[in-house]
Amino acid sequence: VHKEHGVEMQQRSEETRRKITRAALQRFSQYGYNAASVADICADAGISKGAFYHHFASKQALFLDLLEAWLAELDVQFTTAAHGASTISQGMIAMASLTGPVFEAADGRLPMFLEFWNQALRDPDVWKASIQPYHRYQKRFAERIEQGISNGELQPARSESVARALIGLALGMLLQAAFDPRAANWAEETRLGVQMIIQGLQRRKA
Amino acid sequence: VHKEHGVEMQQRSEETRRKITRAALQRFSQYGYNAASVADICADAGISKGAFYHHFASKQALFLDLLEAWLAELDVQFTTAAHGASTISQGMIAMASLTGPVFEAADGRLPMFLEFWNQALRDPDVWKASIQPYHRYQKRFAERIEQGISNGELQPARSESVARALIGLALGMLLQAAFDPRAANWAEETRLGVQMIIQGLQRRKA
Amino acid sequence: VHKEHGVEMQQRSEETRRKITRAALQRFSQYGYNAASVADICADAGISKGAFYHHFASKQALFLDLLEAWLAELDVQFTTAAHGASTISQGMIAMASLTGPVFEAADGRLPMFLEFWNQALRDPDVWKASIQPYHRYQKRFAERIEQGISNGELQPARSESVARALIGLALGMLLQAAFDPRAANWAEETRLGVQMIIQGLQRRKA
Amino acid sequence: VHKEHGVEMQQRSEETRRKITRAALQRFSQYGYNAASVADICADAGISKGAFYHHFASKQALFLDLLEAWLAELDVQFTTAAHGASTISQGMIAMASLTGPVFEAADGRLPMFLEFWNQALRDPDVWKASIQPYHRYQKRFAERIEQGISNGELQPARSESVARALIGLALGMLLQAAFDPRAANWAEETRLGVQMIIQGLQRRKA
DNA sequence: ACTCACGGGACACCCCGTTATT
DNA sequence: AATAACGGGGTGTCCCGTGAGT
Repeated sequence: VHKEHGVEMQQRSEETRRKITRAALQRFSQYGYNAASVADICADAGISKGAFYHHFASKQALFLDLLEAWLAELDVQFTTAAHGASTISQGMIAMASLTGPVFEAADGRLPMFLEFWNQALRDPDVWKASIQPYHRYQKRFAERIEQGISNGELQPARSESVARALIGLALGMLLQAAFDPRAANWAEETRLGVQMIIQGLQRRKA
Repeated sequence: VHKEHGVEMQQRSEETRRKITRAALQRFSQYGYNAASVADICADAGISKGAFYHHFASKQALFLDLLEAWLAELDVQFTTAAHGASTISQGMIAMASLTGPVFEAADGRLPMFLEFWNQALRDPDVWKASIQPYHRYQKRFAERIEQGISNGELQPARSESVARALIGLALGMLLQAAFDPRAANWAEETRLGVQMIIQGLQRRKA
Repeated sequence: VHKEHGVEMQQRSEETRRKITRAALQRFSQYGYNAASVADICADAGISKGAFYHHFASKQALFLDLLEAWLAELDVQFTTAAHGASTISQGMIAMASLTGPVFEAADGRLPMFLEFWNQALRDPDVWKASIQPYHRYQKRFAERIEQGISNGELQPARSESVARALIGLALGMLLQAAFDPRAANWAEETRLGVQMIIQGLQRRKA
Repeated sequence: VHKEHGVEMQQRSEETRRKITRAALQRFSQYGYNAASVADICADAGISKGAFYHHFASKQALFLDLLEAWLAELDVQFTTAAHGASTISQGMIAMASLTGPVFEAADGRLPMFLEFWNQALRDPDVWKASIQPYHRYQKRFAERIEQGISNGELQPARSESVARALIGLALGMLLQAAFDPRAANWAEETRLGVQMIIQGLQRRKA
């Protein structure tokens, strides 16, 4: 889309884009996708509607952009967290700790996560963009569990079910954290929860 | 609210009300709170807007009505499920099985549940109506865990954290089920997940 | 409209009617004709909409009823005020004092008077109901002036113009009183104003 | 408000604005504030609702704009009329003649004036915008009277009361003119009325 | 005489996206 | 790359009046 018009133009353009995404993230999480109006986002970003539609084809396109950025970021975090864990169990717990940064981001990323989920249920495009990464994560978890089972660390179990339970636990903790952030130290509680499940699966050393 | 003005009138009125709530449930689930318009709900219900606003003060009031009905129904199910379990562990698993009916209602109650959650994040009234039952359930679960610990069935643990984990797991499974209903037998998987956690807490018989 | 169903029925009916008119007067003057809804009036009166439409054919009919009652009351006051004045001048001033009760009615009759006027400008029915009494008053005033001129009390002048000026003054004082009630003692000021005009017309005793 | 974005755009914008105000003036006068719908005004002006709300924040804002423009226009007329009068008395009468243009604008500005007044009674914003100019005029009139008294042209009198009477007379004549435009030459009659009051106050040359 | 339930039709306001312009 | 002006199409809410029923 961007032709060469000098570096400063590009910088200006990207700066504008960033202003939009920042404002949109804020608005979407605070008011939800539908209630957050393009006009409001533009006002927050300090730009005009024309500028908005110069950078994004539609409101939905912007939302998808945010979603993809979020998923990409998530990917990076997961792959870096997978390394450097001596045992499978500790690896799982380390991954669970990843929810930490999400919980800690006090600027309201939690509602945005829920908004992503909610839109995914209704908007086929959003769903398509989400289902793939979701399956990927599930598969990775299952593979890890499989390893744990085959190396004797864990009891035999249906690895996919365990993966779904672990992911479910993490999601459920996010849900609760979004709903009542100050009721508990949700990052810590999530770690504990994962530990419980792993513990239930660990071989009991006679 | 109703004075005596004929049984037929009352019946008609209540049926209209039911038609509205049914249509609203459908619309809210499918399109979300904001995108579901009052006009559409009325059209679905086959009534006029005048009738709608005769029964409900606002769209939000209708939504709250739906939420409260859902919570009340949930309450009944939980209390009936608590009875008739020989051990604490089995009691917990029985409660987990309660998610079954929720999952099975394939007509799209799952998205509605998410919609409830999503609104609770932004609408103070919805939040207030939700936080109380939530805390009640959490407390009940914690008490059960406590009993299990004191009668030696379970290992010592912070009962509240365990309750949060169990609830989190259930919620997370609901989330996944809403997102990808046919990927697994979610009711069964939820039961398994709860079992894992309980297992991790059970005393190992040396 | 009312058949004989016993005296107590009639009493009840009239009581309801009174409740309606009272509430309507209040609502119309506070919010204006259009903004005062039939539902609100009914709520204020503590009756149902059905009862309302049993007594009045329409909202407009009720308004006309109020207007006519007001005009009738005005008529009574004017005719009683005309008597018992020794000179024409003093008669005029006595009539000016009639605005007193109107000003003093602190319950907000002033805005209602303006509402009458405003509706008269747009609604032909209201206009027709108003123009006749208006012309009658104007004629009476003019006749009085005429008498004053012919008996030498006043200078020669076009009696109709004087009548219009006197009425205009009274109306203008009402307008100001409605706009800024506490800025002055409007009843007294009106009397003074009429006095000024009369004074300007009185023969100067050389 | 407008940054530089072409003269043609500005011209187009301002013309649209004018089209709106013109249509609104017409509609408000003819049907009253409440009964004049934004949709009708837009249709009359030949623009879309989007354009309307681009120029005016709300229907009320438009009304206030109209009011302020009217008051500003009035101000100009009054200040220009004050000059060039040899005596106080003649100055007052000259000012009274100012009602002339108001009366003559037969396109229905009179009802609009009443509409202004009516709204001022209920809408605090309109009231605030009106009370200040009203007080200003009253003060100016009173000062003039004061001058007339101190230079011996007029009899001693409470200048404020006289001012209120003069304003009242003018307002009352407007009211009558709005109600029954063809019953008299209201501009002329107003002049006569003011003359009567002034006459009543003039020193009688023994 | 009075009630409740309801229909049909606005109403003010807002929202997403486009266009003319620079 | 960015602006202001604008179009077309809803949105929730309200409102006047009717009719079945007691």
